[in-house]
Amino acid sequence: MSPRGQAARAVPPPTQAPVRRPTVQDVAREAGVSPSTVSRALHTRGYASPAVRARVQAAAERIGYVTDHNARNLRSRTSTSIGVLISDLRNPFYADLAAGIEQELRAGGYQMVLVNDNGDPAEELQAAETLLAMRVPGVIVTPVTAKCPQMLQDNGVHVVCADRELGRSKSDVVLSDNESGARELTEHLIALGHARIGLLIDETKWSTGAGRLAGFRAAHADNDLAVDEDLIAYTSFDADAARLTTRKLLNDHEVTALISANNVLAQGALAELKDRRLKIPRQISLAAYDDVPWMSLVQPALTTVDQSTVEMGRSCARLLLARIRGELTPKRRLVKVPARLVVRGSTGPAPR
Amino acid sequence: MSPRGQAARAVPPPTQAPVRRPTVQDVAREAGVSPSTVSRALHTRGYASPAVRARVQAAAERIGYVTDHNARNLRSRTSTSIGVLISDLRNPFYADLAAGIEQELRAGGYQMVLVNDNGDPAEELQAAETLLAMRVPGVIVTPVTAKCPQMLQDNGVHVVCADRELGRSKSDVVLSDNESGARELTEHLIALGHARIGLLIDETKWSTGAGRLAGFRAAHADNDLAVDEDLIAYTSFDADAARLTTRKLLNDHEVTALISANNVLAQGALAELKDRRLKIPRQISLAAYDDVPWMSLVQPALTTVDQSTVEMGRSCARLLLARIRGELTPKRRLVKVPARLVVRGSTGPAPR
DNA sequence: CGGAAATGTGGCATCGATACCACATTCGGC
DNA sequence: GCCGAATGTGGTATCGATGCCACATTTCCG
Repeated sequence: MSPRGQAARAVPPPTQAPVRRPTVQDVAREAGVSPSTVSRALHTRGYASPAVRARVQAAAERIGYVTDHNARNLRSRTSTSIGVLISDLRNPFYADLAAGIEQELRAGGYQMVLVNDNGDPAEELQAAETLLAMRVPGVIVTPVTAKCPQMLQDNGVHVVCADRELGRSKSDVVLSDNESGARELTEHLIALGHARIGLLIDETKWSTGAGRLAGFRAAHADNDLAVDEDLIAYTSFDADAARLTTRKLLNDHEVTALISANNVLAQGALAELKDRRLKIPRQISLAAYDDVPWMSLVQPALTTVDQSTVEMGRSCARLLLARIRGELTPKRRLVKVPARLVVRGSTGPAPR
Repeated sequence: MSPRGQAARAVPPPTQAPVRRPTVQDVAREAGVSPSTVSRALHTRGYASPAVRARVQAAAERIGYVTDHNARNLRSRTSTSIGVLISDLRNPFYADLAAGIEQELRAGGYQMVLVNDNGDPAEELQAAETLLAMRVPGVIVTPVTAKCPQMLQDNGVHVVCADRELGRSKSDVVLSDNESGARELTEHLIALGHARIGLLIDETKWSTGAGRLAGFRAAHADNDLAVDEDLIAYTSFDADAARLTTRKLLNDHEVTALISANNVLAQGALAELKDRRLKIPRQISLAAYDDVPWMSLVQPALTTVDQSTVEMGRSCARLLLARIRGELTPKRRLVKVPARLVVRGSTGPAPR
């Protein structure tokens, strides 16, 4: 407010009034007890008589006391902030995941520090370092590199990997049941008479793509159909690329149905089919893994596998909190969230 | 759970190895200087010779030192965490907003603590209290209640309101240029010969809805068209409700075009039009404020007003950081982010 | 009814980094 | 060659809450 100190300080004046916030001391004085007692009365369970507790709480309320998390964290060497590292918040998959995580964390009294790493290993690692600096007790990450979860764990931070697994990490992990989901989806098409099914996929090194591919193969095997390897079209994680890849696939091969391995690729595939004025599902069926809202808004609505993304997020958070609270045995946990086939208008009988 | 007593600690053993992290002291020893010097060499500008600075940084690197933000924050009475309070991460509008905010914050060396308040005043207020406890220097909020920004400011926290303004708050605010955007959109329809345009809108008390409604009216006025008040259909912020409201509107009145005030309402409107098998835009034109991805995927693609949501997020963050750094005059800032009309296939000439 | 156990509260040191001041050195100018 | 300024570094107190121990008081039981 007024220039503090007697000599005119050259520092740009604080825009905001400093606002002295009440401390434990102030509450103690107000309630007529010691600071220790205040601390116990407000937070620690037990160790304070109901009378005192009530008095302290009233006093705290009265003077508007709010615990300083920084001080608390420093002293108790923990924090109630949880790091969440995802690739792209603008992708509804990640947004849903984050929403689920946040909901559960908040319910447990934790805060979510959200970082977008844009799928870039360098940004991911730097974010991890920041989280280390914040002394977060745990991190939920959709990993880009195995190095990141590794580094966090080496520093005593609990890690839950979401959606995918890189190599065999030592961290807990929550996955969609990719194999079953993809198999179910593929079988749905096979049952409709499709024998030449294209698969548009971006990666198969992570558990996610690998699982979906495995499910695709398994469905074929179960039905005594050979997989034509040429119909598995590898592309990059990008709608435009997916569109071009789809174009090439359709130019070079006959397919009666097309599966895209995720919501982004589906955009590209759909764009190409529309561009070709192909009647869906009369001339070609289209289906996608990972149900997102637009898929039920387009005409015809897309048949998809709903991987319960929000629930997946909740699972991640529940698992992490249980770990932090020490409620789990040291053994690594793997949670598979069931995937559900949602049949809509975009899939139909194979053209004769 | 178990009777807490001193005998036989019932507390589950810590799952994680404690992991002693190096402190400033350790770095000091390693580099052969004092802790004070380490602190200055690593963070404060000036006050350390290049030689020492290099030596200290090398030492820090070598032993894997990471500053403890809690300690730093406590001592320096600040924090590099910024609170972000939004209504619904699953709505692409908020997700984009958050993505823009996060990007800019991270670039400035800040972290984003994201809280979903679900549009609930109680949750919002509680979240604000948590942020107070974290001693965040600033908060970006899409306010539900004026009380929340108020309370934060009273406690010396800088606040930027995003997307809307409640009453005349004292906080900085970043808005879409709702009036211009809505006017442009409406004029586009009028130019196509539409004279009976329906407006589907959820609220007009906040600046957002009020602005869009004002733009709608202004466009009519500019073209010497009277607004038929019956064509302004008030609904609630919910796709299903919007659908029912649309149904009622179409049952009761003739309209040749329909504008929905945001992306959620657009879903309901579109669903109803499809249900009625109305040819868009031949029989009725449809347009929406707030362009989100699905709007260009549906057939026909929707004419919209793109409010540059990501950029809006970035603006919020830039404004807040400038405020925190004391670079701004005390005067309250209002930033209007331009809105851009995007004409697609869903709007066409008015039927005969 | 006495002593041991249980119970509740206060005192004090501490978490780790940094603000601030004191001081040692170097440097420049006359 | 001397003195005052400039520069860089070390020492120490401190931010605010809490863990731990000591101790006063009450309760319990033989």
